[in-house]
Amino acid sequence: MNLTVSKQKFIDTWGALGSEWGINKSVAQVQALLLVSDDPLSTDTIMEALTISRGNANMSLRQLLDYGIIYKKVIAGDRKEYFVAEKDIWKWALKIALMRKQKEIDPALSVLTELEAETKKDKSAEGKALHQTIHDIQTFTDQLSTLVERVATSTRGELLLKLLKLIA
Amino acid sequence: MNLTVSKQKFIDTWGALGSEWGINKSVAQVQALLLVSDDPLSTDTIMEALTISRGNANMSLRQLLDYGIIYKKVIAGDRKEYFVAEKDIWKWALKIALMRKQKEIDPALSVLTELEAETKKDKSAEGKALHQTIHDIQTFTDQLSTLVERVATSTRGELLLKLLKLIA
DNA sequence: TTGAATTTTCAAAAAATATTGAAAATTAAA
DNA sequence: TTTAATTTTCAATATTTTTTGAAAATTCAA
Repeated sequence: MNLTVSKQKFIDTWGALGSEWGINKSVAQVQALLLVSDDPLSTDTIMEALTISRGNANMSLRQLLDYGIIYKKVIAGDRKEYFVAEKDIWKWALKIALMRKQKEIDPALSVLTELEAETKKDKSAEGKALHQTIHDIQTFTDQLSTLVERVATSTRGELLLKLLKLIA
Repeated sequence: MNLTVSKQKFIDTWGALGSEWGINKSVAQVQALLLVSDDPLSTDTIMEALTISRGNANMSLRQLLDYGIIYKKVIAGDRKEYFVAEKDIWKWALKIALMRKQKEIDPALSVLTELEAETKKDKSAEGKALHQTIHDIQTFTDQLSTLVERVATSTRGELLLKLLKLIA
């Protein structure tokens, strides 16, 4: 299997995995393409390599820049923008985890916390049961959220390494 | 806020959170409804409570049964099927994690492992760089997969508790 | 400034995903 | 058996999400 075929297979696999976990396929594929590219790529090169439109390429790149997992690279004497991927998997995996926690988990957690408080008062059997259920889920979610936060903000997944060793 | 409103808010929050993480909204809502219901519910009750079709209710229930996070409950003298949710959050959270790992991560991991092996031979600079990138991602994914596996198959998230304490 | 190169925006189209609802299949009481 | 209740299936429909592509905006060299 040659490089081109391997790269394509990697890009496809990464795109499919992203899709299943709520990351846009194009976004995942652009990241994958940059990950397996040694040199910085321009929007045009990316469009051509993945056969996606300019709009799609642009939006995917902006999102990855937003996440902080790719960087702009200026090439002297060229007006085009070029992009490179952060190659340290720990760095970008933790950034994505933290970003999704903040954007998706935290808002849900705040509703759960609110519901936990609101259901506390009810002293009927049904009310107590509801409160218990919401309390359990709120606590669990909160613990997971804290775990992600702590791991992501510790230097270079140092904590995650400890965890993996603990488990191994 | 009364019970009905709290329950509805919980169901909506849970449905939205599920959607963002690749779990069908109806499936998440049916689980949420059963979680906040004290008594077993029939398909008809679920359809009415969530205003979803019979087909949707049926498919969502089958999927939750498949995951092993809800159970059938026979009510004496009634031909209808009734359903109750597993209320132990550790149990069902770990089951979902394990199921998604097996269905989504493991197939991707096997492609990554295959690519890792295939790119090992190439001795060009570009080939070496590609191999390194794929190697890193394969290793990382494999470790995460192992982590989920170990935690999920240990008794009642005992390991996860250790982790949380380690972090706290 | 001007204007060509480049990037961004976003309404419209396409694709993917979820939901419906009614017919078919199954179940079990009479 | 028969038949009514219940569950399952799945083609058709609706909804959501993604992608396109061309116009508008921006950038910057001349």
